[in-house]
Amino acid sequence: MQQPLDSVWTRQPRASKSSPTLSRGQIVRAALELLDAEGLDALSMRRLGARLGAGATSLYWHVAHKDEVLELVMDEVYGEVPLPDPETVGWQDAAVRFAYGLREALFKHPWAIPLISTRPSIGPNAMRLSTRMAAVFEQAGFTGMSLDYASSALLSYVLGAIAPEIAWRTTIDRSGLSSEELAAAMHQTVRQAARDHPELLERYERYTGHDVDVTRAISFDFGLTCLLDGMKVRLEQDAPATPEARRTRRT
Amino acid sequence: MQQPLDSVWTRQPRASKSSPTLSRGQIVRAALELLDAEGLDALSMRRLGARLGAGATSLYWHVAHKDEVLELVMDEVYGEVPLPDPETVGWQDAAVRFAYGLREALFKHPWAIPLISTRPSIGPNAMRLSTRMAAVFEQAGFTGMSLDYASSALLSYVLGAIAPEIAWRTTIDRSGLSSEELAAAMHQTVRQAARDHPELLERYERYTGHDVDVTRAISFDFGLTCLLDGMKVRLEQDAPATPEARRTRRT
DNA sequence: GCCTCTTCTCGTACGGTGTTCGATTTCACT
DNA sequence: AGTGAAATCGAACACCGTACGAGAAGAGGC
Repeated sequence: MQQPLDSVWTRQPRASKSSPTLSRGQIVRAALELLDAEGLDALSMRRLGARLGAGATSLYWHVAHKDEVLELVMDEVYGEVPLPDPETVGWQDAAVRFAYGLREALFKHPWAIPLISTRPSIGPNAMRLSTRMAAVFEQAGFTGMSLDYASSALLSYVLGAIAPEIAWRTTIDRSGLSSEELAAAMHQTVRQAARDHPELLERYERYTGHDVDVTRAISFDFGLTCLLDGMKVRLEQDAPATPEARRTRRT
Repeated sequence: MQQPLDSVWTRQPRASKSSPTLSRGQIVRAALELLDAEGLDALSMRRLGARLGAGATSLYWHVAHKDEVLELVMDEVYGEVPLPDPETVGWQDAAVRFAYGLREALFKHPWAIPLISTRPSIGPNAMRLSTRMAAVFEQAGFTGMSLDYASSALLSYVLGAIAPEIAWRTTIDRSGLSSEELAAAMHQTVRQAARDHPELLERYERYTGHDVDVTRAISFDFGLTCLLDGMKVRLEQDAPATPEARRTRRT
């Protein structure tokens, strides 16, 4: 038999006889603040310790590596996503709300995106989110493996859609320019970079004048609708004959 | 007017009177090898220089920051994605091939995923890829902004779907265990982590026995089909009446 | 051949990083 | 008050990205 991998989630959070000055909760809260305020690169153990009025190495009593801090903080982000109840709003509405909720949470914590592709999300909040999504798609009429397929398809789309948005947003922040200033500067940069692709430039110019954030939201919604519509197609294919069968399949 | 942002792509690649020992091309090639062999953390300017038989700081003549190296290497990955021609295979087939091509390229270079969400992809290969995808969806019958929406929806799904796969794969590699060993170990870990979510555990157990890679591929295909089916729905909604109108719209 | 100017390489150094380890403090409980 | 565990901390190690200025290498004119 194999011993379980040790992970933040399988190990107990260090006794907590009392909470003298440090604790897991305080650490993740401080880390979250630091990350939100100054981004991923700003999070160092020394700075994190300083923010808690503690030495850098004191953290290592409560946490094994820096990675564990990140894992804990990541799960905190998942915890911020509101979980709609498919029973009351219907599965499609629930899926849409869920997608937008995740999008919003990740916008609030842009540093989280690169972390997702680095370590698997198996914290309690991620799991809660996962089971709730399965419930949504069960309500829709999916069964067996398709439950997972549908869940992860939705999750995949949302994550993938947000990644480039975050990329732009962080380069904006790093450049120190305002959104409009950068739009102007970018106009020239893209013009130059795309000199071999005139039709791409043409498409790009179509964007100018529109509010970037609005355009992105529309784009997000477009893909989301497509994905859900495709799922509906799938459901109808699998159970085309009796529409009330789907309603009673639940349980 | 705004001056263009300076970026690797707008700046010329340093004279190249002759190529004494270093050049951009050699640097990106060496970086790619290093990244593929040992991962993102292994790429340091010192090690990269050493691999080229050069000092670490010599690189800074050809490249402004480490970030530029990463940007160049990222575009190299985009360059590996085969670009299907929608004229010959049809838009759906082209989209599917494209998706699988990107998936494969990213599997070969797992370190690339976290980079995507950090810096926008505006290298020449990324642009070539982007215009080709627009062509695919133009062939499908999309017009105007929907061209971009559809393109980025597909791209988003692929990226988002791959991210968690990479996450698992890299933790497997880091752990040093084989895929089966880790499956066994993970079984226990998940069992413990999911103790509050028995139905999730039940779903997880359904996986055991199946080949993980196959399951992932099926899952990937599921979402991809849903997305494309949803796009078809969209196309039919926008031009429901005359099916030959769609065929002639192209040009 | 020699000089000069540009192109390119490199050693050194600075301030920062994650983490180890042993000494030290703090604290609850007898 | 004393003791043992829990928690904190300082110093140190190896490594990182990069600024800077000294130097090597090569081309072109004389």
